Amino acid sequence: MKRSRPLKRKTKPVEPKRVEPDAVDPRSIDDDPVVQGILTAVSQKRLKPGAKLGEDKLASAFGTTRIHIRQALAHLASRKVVMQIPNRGAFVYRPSWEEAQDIFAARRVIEVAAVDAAVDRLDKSGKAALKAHMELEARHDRNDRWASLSLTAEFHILVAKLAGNRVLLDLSRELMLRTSLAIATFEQPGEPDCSPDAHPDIGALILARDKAGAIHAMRHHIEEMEQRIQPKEGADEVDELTAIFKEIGARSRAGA
Amino acid sequence: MKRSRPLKRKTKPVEPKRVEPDAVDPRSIDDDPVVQGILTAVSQKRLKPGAKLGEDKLASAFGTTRIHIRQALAHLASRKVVMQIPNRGAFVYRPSWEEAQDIFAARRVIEVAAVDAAVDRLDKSGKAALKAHMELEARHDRNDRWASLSLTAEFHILVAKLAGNRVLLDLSRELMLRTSLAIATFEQPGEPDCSPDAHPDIGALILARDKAGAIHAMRHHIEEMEQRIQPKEGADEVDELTAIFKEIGARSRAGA
DNA sequence: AACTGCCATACTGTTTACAATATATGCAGT
DNA sequence: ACTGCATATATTGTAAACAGTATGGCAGTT
Repeated sequence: MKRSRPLKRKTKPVEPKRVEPDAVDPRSIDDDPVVQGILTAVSQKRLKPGAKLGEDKLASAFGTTRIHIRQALAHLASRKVVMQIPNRGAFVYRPSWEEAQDIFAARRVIEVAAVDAAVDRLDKSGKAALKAHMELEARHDRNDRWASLSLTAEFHILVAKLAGNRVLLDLSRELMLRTSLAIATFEQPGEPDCSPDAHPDIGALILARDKAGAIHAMRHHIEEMEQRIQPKEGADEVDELTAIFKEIGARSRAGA
Repeated sequence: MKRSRPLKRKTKPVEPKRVEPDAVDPRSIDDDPVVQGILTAVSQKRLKPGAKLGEDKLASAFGTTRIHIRQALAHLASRKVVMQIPNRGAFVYRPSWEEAQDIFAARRVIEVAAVDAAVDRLDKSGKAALKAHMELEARHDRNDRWASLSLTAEFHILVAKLAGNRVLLDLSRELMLRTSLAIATFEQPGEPDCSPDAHPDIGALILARDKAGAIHAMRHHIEEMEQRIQPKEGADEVDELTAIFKEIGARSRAGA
């Protein structure tokens, strides 16, 4: 319903001001120390799903302002790493069981594609990097649980890097984080995210450029992770309650 | 800093407050009208890459406050739909040529997986929805360019929905947006995002549960989009300048 | 006439204070 | 002793004012 505008008013696509937004240091909020801190804390399971992230606490912990914290939390909420509830605050995201399964399925898709591309693009430096990492993982101190978690995560990151696609890499990172949250929510306590034996096999298959084998191994690896989690009925007590109430058919506002 | 409370000694909460963040209306910022408005404006190419998104302008346009606008822009920046440059403001994201290719590759991966799952999960209601949409697309008014863009986008969304994976659906949405930006940045002017003839074929193959054929058709469809864009040398003039300066090795802060 | 440097303006980013909401505590009542 | 209500506290959300930075125009100079 555009009104008649006989003048030369431009009601067509916006191109007022040919600005030049490029060539300026586009330092993203991803590099923010608060964001990175929370991200690594989550991936290392120092922060568990459902944990409250109070603004004042974080501000004093990081020695910064509340606004800064709010920006960081908003960013993490956009990435579904934290959940923001109006007037309640921010909490570490706790995926539902269905979402957890969807996350695993999506990660399978992404990482299989990453292996596919990685095998195709594998070159000298890629092989070197992969070998170096496998060496690290073989020698690492298994008692340092947090370093272990970082290392095993790094393997998947490295594979995504070898795929040579920055967008795919970012998606991998995102889904790994959310996978970590899914596992933390539904795991049997204490187990690592990755079964420790799978990475050498996958790495070897990639190095041998056995694409079908590497893809199969990666898919199996992720499926194995997925099978290690269970619905955990008591996880979200409140959801259970609402489920019960739904069964009964009771509503708080009876008149509505 | 808790004051001395010598009364009850339940001041030993090693577990930092077992809060219950669930069961509260988690209305995301995705539903925000500002976010949705900018999103649809971008997907319909009313907003072109590089367009400035001034905070005051948007605030008065949407009849809201600057704070609200800032939150929306921050969210869109997290999703790489807008680019925020310090002290300069927010602009519609303009991907580089390399990033555009990566986006297409990632979208291929996601949408092929969506087709795969959609064929597996196809049921009565899915078939009905697909047929209904194909009917719509067949009858739609090709003169209404904006409606056309929305409809063709809706086809891909529908396929992702049929896959039955919410995470995959969100990724599809995100990559479609960014694909739209990539096309808008590097297109020959005036062409639609999707070649109009491909959707009926893909839809028919899905309805026939011809998985291999549907996957092939979808992959081909996206590759065809990809081939329609070109590097556009003069796109980022400023980057060329910085490249020159990098060659020379000059830095603005010589003393540093 | 073109270029450089300066100044006015507009916009973004940050700080501050305040208001609204949820949570926790204490008290009264049954 | 437990339940329900009222108050108090803590935390989040919002508004307005302020400061810092980039942009555009103007004058002065070569």
